[in-house]
Amino acid sequence: MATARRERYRKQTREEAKAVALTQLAEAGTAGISVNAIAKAMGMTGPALYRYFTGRDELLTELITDAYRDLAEATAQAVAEAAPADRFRALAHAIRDWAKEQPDRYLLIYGTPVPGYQAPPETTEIAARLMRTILDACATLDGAHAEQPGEPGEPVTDLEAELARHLEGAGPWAPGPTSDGELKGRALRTWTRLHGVISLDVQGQFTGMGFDPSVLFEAEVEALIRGA
Amino acid sequence: MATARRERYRKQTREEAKAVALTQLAEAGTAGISVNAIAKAMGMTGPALYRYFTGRDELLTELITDAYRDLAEATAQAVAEAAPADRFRALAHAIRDWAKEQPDRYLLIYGTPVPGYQAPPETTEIAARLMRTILDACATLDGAHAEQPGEPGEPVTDLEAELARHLEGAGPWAPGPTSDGELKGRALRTWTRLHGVISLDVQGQFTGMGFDPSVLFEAEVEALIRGA
DNA sequence: TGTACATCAGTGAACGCGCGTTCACTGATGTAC
DNA sequence: TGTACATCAGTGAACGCGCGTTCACTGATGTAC
Repeated sequence: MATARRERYRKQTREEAKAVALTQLAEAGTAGISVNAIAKAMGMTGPALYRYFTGRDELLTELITDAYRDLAEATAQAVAEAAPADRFRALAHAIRDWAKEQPDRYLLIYGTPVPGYQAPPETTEIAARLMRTILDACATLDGAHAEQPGEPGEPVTDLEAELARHLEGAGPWAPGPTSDGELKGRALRTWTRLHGVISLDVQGQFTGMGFDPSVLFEAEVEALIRGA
Repeated sequence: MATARRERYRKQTREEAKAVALTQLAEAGTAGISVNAIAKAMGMTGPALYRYFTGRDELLTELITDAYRDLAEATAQAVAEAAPADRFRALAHAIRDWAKEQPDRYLLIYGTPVPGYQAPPETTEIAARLMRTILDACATLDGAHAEQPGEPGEPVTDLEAELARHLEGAGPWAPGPTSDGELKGRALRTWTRLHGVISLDVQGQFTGMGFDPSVLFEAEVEALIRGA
């Protein structure tokens, strides 16, 4: 079947189009991603791209799902490669490193939603993969803070306990029995805290404040570990 | 001077234009803000708006600075009205309430930056006002956690101490001598943690996860108070 | 190996659309004597 | 109070531009006998 050559070429062209789209995303944001401009950058005319994508929306969807997958895989791999005691730290740094290396892709999935664009249901599923990795990493923290008062792994604040209770049985995003509310609370806090520092950093909100965001990030990671 | 009537009418028209722009922002994002469309919605033709704004960029700038000012004022007022012991909680809830009431304005200032748009220097100055309010609120937390081990108000983690040291004398964003690195660290953590929960919430990233974001928010606020 | 046909990639013209912005102009509103 | 002039708000036509998308068409690449 010589048609395999055609297949391969198709994939290759699609990838090239997406790569060009990413540079446009970096230069002019989501609104700057233009079918015609991509085609021109690839040395073809606009309509030609309709052989590879049904339209602009499909291209956007692909960029988004790709980003989710990439981030999830990079993070999962970093965690898997780390020594058990370093898993949580590896998770945090993998997410931040990925975001700092490709800020536009991070903002594409965790930034202001594209107006009028409705994410397909598969997106949620892929997004859940990162959440599972976070949950797993949080699970490695059990009892790591024995020097702290109270039972290890137990909530310290009333409201932390309430959050844990609130999360019992919540969501399909936790693997297995999904009953451990305390673990899910830790995972959520991890997610939101890391995102807080990373997103403000990546958006340039720290510029001119005269400090190194990574120092703040490290402190937050340590606080998460301590407060586990 | 009957020209005062004209002046008043001018201000009024400007405000109306900005109000329409905000509805467009809500419906179609930053890219959806269109001079011609605003004019049409006001019952006039496009070019008429150039009597009130030099162009689209000035309108955008005005929207952004307005949002910064609004948020800063609402927050400062809420803090001022609260009993001393409730100041920090008042701060946190004021920010979140404002963001939940007008998500698009929150994302306009703390979301993905508008591509190609360069914020004027005055913006940074207005943004610093909220930071000062946060700093003040954090200062009210001193010694509030005496039941915790260690000296009150002292860093618990090595990296927290390092952050405090790193922030000594950093930035013009702290009032007065700006020497209290520990306080600045607390303020930064407050900012990033609140933003983490608020932004993901406002962007709809929690939808379908089956829990109430406000419970998570309360837990984070309490954790900040405890870890002060 | 050679021919007849089907499949696919890419072109170029055209569609309607909305954008920001300029310009010369008309009327209304204010000011000065 | 009335008239002559200046200021300002808003119109309508026009500018060039780029967008996503469709359509009929040309050539090249593959397939079947």
